[in-house]
Amino acid sequence: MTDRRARRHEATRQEILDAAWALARERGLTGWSLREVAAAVDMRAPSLYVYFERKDAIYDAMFAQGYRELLAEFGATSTDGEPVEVLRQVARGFLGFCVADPARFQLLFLRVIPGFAPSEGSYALAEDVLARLRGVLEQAGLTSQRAVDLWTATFTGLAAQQISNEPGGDRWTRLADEVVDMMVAAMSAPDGGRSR
Amino acid sequence: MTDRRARRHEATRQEILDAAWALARERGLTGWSLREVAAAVDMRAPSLYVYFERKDAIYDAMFAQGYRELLAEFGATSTDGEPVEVLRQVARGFLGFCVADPARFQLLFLRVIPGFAPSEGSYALAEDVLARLRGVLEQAGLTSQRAVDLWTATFTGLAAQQISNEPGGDRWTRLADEVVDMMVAAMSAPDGGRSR
DNA sequence: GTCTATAAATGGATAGAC
DNA sequence: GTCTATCCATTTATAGAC
Repeated sequence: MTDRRARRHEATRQEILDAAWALARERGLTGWSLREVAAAVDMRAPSLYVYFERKDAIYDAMFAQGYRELLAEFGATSTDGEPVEVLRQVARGFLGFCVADPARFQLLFLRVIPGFAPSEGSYALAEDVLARLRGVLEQAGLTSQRAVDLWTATFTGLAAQQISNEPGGDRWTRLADEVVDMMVAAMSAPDGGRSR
Repeated sequence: MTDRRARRHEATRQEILDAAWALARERGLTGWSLREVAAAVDMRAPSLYVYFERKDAIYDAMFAQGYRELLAEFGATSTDGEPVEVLRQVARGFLGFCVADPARFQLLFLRVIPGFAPSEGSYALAEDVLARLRGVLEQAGLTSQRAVDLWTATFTGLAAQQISNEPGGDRWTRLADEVVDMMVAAMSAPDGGRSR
């Protein structure tokens, strides 16, 4: 009984989140109101407070969901085969994930919402993703902190340019393989690329 | 007379812009209202409409000013000396420009304000900067479109990571020289790096 | 859990006197 | 050019009935 109710509660929560995502995709990450979300799920705004304490709590749940999706995207990528080829797969997968949903990209990787910061629990998911990335990079000999930092900067940068300047295109995302090779060549030396 | 008045008008316009910048830096690019800007210059909100037709017109003027400042930053960078050293200077200068004002960075390089797009005239300034960058890169043998695209993506990416994850630090910006060398090594071949 | 009603604040923008 | 007054819409959030 209570269990059944809890499941129903969770389902409604997810419906609300889905509606918020849809609006964020249509009008921009910050371009929607609680009234609109409520209307989209056939409710009035005050009812949302049964499921989320504040508007920021919706952003926080979206943040967490986004990183769970990214972790899933990671899981769907084969980690067998030549390490460099795995890296190429990871890079392509990541860029596809980013351009598929610009609003999600902004929420996860840019600090765009005035006053919003993810909760500790949600932020932990972001760190899980980073840990996972670190593992893959290590397999290909990219072990230094610098290599990891450069990786995240480069691929979020490619995604940002693609989204900002040519949404729907591939002028930046198609550089993925090339960039992977370049980074491996430069940073996988025994000294992590320091010698150059 | 009319000339004097026009100069005064322009000066007030700039005061308003300065106030808007200050608020954007304090509370985020979108975290301020016309009332607040007006108060900062000792006016009431309606008076602002003498100087700007809409709030978006203020954003547009800020966008244009930002790119003019970036062009000036370019001008302050020596273009003498070894081409690769020039590139390093340009890269460091660009990253310094970005992290010095995160709100400006968001306005110029990310699409963050729902509904706002720069006017034709303002956008032309952005293209001036890009043309200037293209020139510098060419001097160092980076002539392909791919090299230019990778450059912009990489350095806006480094800036974004620095600003989002470690504001005030240099964990990402200090990678500048290393990244320049890597890009030159990879993309300055006669075929623009295609051979790898 | 959902609603109506409403608080309480804030927003961009306009009218019209001075 | 600047103001007061105000419109009108919108926002997040709460109180309390059902």
